[in-house]
Amino acid sequence: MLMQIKDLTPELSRAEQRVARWVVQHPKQASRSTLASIAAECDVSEPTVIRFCRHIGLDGFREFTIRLTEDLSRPVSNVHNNVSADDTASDAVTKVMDASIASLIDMRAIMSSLPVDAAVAAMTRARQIAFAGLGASGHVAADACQKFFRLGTPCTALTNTPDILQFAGVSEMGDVMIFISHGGRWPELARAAELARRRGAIVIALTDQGSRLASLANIVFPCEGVEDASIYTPMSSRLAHLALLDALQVALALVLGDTAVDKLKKSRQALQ
Amino acid sequence: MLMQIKDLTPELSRAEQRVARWVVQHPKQASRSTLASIAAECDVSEPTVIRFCRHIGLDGFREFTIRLTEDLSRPVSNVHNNVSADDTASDAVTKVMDASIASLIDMRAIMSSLPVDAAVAAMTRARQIAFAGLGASGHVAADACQKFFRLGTPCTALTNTPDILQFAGVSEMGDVMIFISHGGRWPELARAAELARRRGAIVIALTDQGSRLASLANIVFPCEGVEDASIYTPMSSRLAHLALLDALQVALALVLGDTAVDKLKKSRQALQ
DNA sequence: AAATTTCTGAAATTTTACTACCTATACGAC
DNA sequence: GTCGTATAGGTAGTAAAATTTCAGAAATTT
Repeated sequence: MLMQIKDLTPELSRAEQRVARWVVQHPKQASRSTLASIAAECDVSEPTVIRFCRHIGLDGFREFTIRLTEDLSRPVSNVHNNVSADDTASDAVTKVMDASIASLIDMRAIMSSLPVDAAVAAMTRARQIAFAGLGASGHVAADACQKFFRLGTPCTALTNTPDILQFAGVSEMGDVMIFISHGGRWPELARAAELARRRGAIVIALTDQGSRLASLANIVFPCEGVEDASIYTPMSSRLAHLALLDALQVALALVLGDTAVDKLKKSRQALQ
Repeated sequence: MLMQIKDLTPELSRAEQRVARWVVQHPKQASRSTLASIAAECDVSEPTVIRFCRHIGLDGFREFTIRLTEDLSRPVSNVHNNVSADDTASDAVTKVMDASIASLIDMRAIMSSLPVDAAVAAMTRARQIAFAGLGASGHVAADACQKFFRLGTPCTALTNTPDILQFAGVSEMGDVMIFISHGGRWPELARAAELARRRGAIVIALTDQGSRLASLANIVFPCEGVEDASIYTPMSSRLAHLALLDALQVALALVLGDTAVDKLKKSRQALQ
């Protein structure tokens, strides 16, 4: 961001350049100042500061503050910013990576507020665990299943509607069903979740906080889709889901103790 | 900070607890919201939100915004050792997340040196694209397949040895085979790659640089296993593979132009 | 030198954060 | 029961900050 401001400086008007230079020289102070005080520092009018914010592609001063604050507390990503942006393909590639990284960082930040312990506790006692997901989330479910069954607990992956509904219909007390769905909008999933709960199974949902599915689950891991709702979106949230499930598996392995670790070792040896 | 809020929640009054819970559940949104909108979301008055800020030891709403924004974009302590048995569950969970983030950051750093353009060029002209992977990488392959076929090029996912070998055996000039394997050690994959190349297909490999598979491929995306070959399966490298394939898909979509984007939109609409 | 565009700040407006104050409920003493 | 006290929590008002409008100044072109 600071880099970007520096690059754009020559294209700004004189007064705005003063702002740009001051910001680059006092980034920390800039991030905590008010519009008026920055204007005073740079000896320009307040509208000029706003125009500066707009010219560097932001929405207003408010967003400027937020973005600058974010940038200053993110030591890594400043480093690579000087990739020459002439090549669109590689530009896009980095953007996608950035989005993925950002979504994981977001997830990491809220990790401590997630019901990890509750989920692990439920899974520790589980008679069996089923992972349910459709489409891209189906792959996540399959992946998770393959990871978890090595801990010794019976696991299934359910990746189509009939399977999911049937499983929910015959589920019992002691079963854990984990629903994965970034939107939480498939009515079939909600129905299955309801069914499973009525039969006494524990329902865990990796989905959007406000969705119907979330409201039906015993334990919810909210995974807000990050900002851009473009055509590509499910990508980053799927990564976040995977990472979360990785984390849960490790946590579960720790709680289960030696037995589980032993089983992991055995499953590994079987491959060689 | 979120942790701190969570700890302090019981000591707050009823209305303030509502605010606390909402903030913990929507940290990102909270960091970008105005006082009024948070009050509305939590169904409390504005002063209550301010009182909440004061109670958690901050100066006012302004500082709350800054602190939260900082917290959410702090990439974390880079001291992530491997998970050890005496970790608490939540320790382990954060460590796993850190490892995942680190591996993506690593990948992003070397992104510009990767043969993205070559791979995209090959795929642009492809008659069909096959994604081959075994075990966990099989899920990556399936996921990638589902993503790429929406661009309009015929795609298959091959997730077991016989399929992979057979496909390689009948592959033709103009076909692209993408092998995904974090170790690159399966001899069958190497055999398939050799076969495919002999028949004129283009072989792309996402695998370890020094492996036999890598040496047989036309285009290699080296994904050093950052992680130790511990008992946990290559979790983060799989994430890196996925992210890389995401990036490739976006790059390909850009090169293919409007048609591809149209197709993406159509596939999206078909779901609704 | 006139005309046009492009900056820039003063002032007005809106939005946002914060304060002062008031009310309803809970709880205890009498 | 009723009265007093405490306190959570809201209403309404205020100060301050962000944003918009507009008119004059500077620069550029013609």
